[in-house]
Amino acid sequence: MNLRQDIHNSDTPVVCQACEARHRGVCGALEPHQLLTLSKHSSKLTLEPGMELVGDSERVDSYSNILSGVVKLTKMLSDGRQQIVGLQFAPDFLGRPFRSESSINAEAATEVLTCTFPKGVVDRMIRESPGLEHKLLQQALKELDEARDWMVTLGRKTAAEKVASFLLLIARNVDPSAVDNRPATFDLPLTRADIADFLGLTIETVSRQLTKLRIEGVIQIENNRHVVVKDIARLARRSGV
Amino acid sequence: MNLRQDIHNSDTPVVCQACEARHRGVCGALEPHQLLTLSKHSSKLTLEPGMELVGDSERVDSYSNILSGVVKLTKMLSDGRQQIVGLQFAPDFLGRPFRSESSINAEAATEVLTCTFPKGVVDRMIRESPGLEHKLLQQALKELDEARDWMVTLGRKTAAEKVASFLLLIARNVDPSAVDNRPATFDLPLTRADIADFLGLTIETVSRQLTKLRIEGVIQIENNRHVVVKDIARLARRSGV
DNA sequence: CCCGATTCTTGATCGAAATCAACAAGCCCG
DNA sequence: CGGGCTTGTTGATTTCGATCAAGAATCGGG
Repeated sequence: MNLRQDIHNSDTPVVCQACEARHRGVCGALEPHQLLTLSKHSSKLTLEPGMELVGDSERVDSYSNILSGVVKLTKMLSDGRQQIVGLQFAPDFLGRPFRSESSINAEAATEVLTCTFPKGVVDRMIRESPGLEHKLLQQALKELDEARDWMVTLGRKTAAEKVASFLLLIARNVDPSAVDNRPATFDLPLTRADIADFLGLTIETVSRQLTKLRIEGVIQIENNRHVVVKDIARLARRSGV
Repeated sequence: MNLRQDIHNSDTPVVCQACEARHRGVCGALEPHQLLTLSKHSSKLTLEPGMELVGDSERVDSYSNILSGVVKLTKMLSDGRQQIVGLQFAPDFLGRPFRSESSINAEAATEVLTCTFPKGVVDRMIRESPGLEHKLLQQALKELDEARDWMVTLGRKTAAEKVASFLLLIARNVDPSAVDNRPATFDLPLTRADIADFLGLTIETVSRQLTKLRIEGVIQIENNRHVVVKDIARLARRSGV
C-alpha cells in the first residue's frame, strides 16, 4: 500500500517528513493539513528506562507514537505479582481510545523517544477522519493477535520454549534480518526481571535457560544484554512453534 | 448510549427487531436500510457443540454475530498442545476484519445460534459506514482488554486462583446477578478439558481445584456442569484479584 | 432400561520450576 | 579507581502441578 505519493512531501510538516509513524504508523492516515494541526500540539519526549508513560488507573490524557525504544505494558495483582502483557516498538501507537482510564501501566523499558499528543485533539480527529480510525483498528487487531499468540506461550510452553520464544520476538522486532532467518544481533531491551514478568517465570529460571542456550551454542551473550543468534531457525525450533 | 430512538422500529427488518446484536452489538451502528441489505444476505445458523465456525488458517469468508451460546477461540502448537485464547458470548461479533486468513480456530463450546453474513457484504458496509468500523474497534479493544487480563491469570496465578477466576468469568457473563455480587447460578459452558485448555492446566488439576472449592463450600456443583455460587465476593477473593 | 463410551474424580508418584541462599559481575558515583 | 549497589548467575531444596493409573459418574443410543 503506497500512501499519498500524489501529495508533495513539502506539504507535510517538517517534523513529520522523515517520521516512521507517518510511513508505517497511524499518521499515514492523515492529510497534510491534519498533520499540521497535530504537529502544532505534539511534542517529542525522551524517556529514560523505568519512566511511566501511562500510570495504572490514572487519567490518560495523551496519546503517543513510539519513535524509538521499547515500551512495556504491565498489569499487577494486588499482592505485587506482575505480568507484562505487551511490548511496543516503533512506530506503534500507544494509548487507549474512547476511555479516559486505563487498567494498564506503560513504562519505558529502554530509552524511549515518543511523539505525544493531547487526547482531545486526536479524539476530535478520529471523529473527522475515518482513515485514522481504520488505522487504530488495525493497530488494535495487531495487538490482539500478538496478545493471543503470547497466551499460548504463557499457558502451554515450557520455560525453555518461553525463553526461546522471547528471544525470537525481540530479534524479529529489533533486527530485520531475523525475519528472514538470517543471523541476528541485538541488545535485550529488558532486564532479567522484566523477561521473567513477560514469560510468567522467575529471574532464576530465565537466567538458567539463557545459560543453557548459550552453552549449547544456540546464542552468544556479551555483557548480559548483547545477544548474537547465528542460526535463527535453530532458535525457532526451540520455541515450540 | 441510546441508539436511534428517533427511527421507528417498524423501519428495521423483522429479523433484527428483537435482536441483541442490534441493541448491544455491532448492528446498532447500522441504519435501517443497511440492516435491510444485510438481513437479505444473512442466515441464522444453529451449531452443535464442537462444530467449527472458523477453521485454523482456512479462508474466512463470513462474519457472525453470536446470538446465544458460547464460542471458544483456540490456538494449537504443532505437537497438539492447545490453548483457548478467548471466549465469546452473545452479542459478540466474530470474525477477523481485513484479513482473509485466520490463525485461530473458532468452535462452538455449547449449542450456538449465530447470525452469519458473507464477508464481502460486511466489508463493503464497513467502508461506507464509519459507525460500523467504530463498533468493530470497540469490539477489538474489548477483546484486547480481556486477552490482557487473561495473560495475568495465565502467567501469574496459581491453579486455585485460575479456577476461581474462570468460574467468576463465566458467572459474570452468564448470570447478570453475579455482576453485582448477588448469588449466581449457571451451567458451565465448557468441559473440564476445555477449562484446562483455557487455564493452561491439566483436567486433573481443574477437577481437584473444583472439588476443593466444593468441599470448602464456596461453590455447589450438580451433574458436573451446574454451578451455584452463593457468595460471589468470596469466590472473587480466591481469584487473586 | 441397560450397556458402552465418554467425562470426571481421586490417588500415587514424578519432575519442572519456584524458592531459598550465596556469590559474581557490572556499573554508577564520589 | 575503589566501594557499594544493582543485576545476574549458580547451587541446593522444596513445592505445585503434571503425569500415570484406576475407578466412578454421567450420558447417549439401541
